[in-house]
Amino acid sequence: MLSDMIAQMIEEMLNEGNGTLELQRNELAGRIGCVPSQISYVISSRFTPERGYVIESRKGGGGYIRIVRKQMGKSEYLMHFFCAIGDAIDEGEANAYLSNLLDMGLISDRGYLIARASLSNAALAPVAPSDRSIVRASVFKQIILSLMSV
Amino acid sequence: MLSDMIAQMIEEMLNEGNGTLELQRNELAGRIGCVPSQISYVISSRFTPERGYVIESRKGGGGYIRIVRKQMGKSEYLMHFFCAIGDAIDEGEANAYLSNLLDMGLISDRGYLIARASLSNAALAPVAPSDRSIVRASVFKQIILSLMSV
DNA sequence: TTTATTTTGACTTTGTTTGACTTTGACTTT
DNA sequence: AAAGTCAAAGTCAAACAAAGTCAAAATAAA
Repeated sequence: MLSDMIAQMIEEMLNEGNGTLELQRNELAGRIGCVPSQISYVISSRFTPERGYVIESRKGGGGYIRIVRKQMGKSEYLMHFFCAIGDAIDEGEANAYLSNLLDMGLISDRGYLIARASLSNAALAPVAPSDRSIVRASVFKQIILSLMSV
Repeated sequence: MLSDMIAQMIEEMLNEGNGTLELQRNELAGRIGCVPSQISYVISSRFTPERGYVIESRKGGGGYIRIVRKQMGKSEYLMHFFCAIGDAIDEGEANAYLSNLLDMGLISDRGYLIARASLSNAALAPVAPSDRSIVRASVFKQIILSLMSV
């Protein structure tokens, strides 16, 4: 469905922009190939304040629509972890980081277990031991990114 | 009897979809050659929560009816997935499995995102492409095991 | 024959798409 | 500065597209 695709597009752009996005209604509509008011519809039906979005806009020449996903503060922490991981990390250190994430409530109990399983030596058994830390870091970073978009 | 045939049809479609199914009422009615409300009747008389089905729907353009069967015990189901994974699985198939897990409530929204991130090609970028499916299968199995202990 | 289940279709409600028309703001001209 | 121009975004209602409801009629079961 058109609306859902547009919503997904916006969501992706939001992710790229770390939770903020400034778009031009007509321009986006043109790219998608729909009428401009369709964009308005999607925003008003899905990116509502109740769902944690703030929208702000301006008419006239050079106008825009800005969408901001609220619920932040967390992302700073996550960014910190993301950087701290570096490009290699062993299982013990990864578990320590995960405990921190759990303590801070940035990940649920179940999420913790899933992540821990994903990062375990057991999960990465098919990878040559010398490469595991590198793969683990990559997986971990991807997990952190996934936590940001919730 | 019509209702029974429709029910059987739905059952088969459910099997094909690993216990989940999304259908369009009018479309299915058209294929069968009955009035749309017949579909509603079958669903409400046979695919009830008491019998272990969860239904969810949406009206309007692009509407749908989703039916999820959740009879098998969780661990049974998880075991099924565990076996289905085999020793190699590509990203697309893994995502399909994850969607099923999500639909069946065996994994939370957040857990889904974490798992999806862990299994992505992006996460496994450091692994040689030819080995990724193997590593992915290993990670995925570990995740499933982690789901059992909750 | 009574009672329960199934079948049908008219009508309702919800969600989406489109387009005409309105409002606003930046920039240009007088 | 005031007025005019033009490029946005906003609004709103009509046309569509699905699914939901409900009760009457038909059929099956007891």
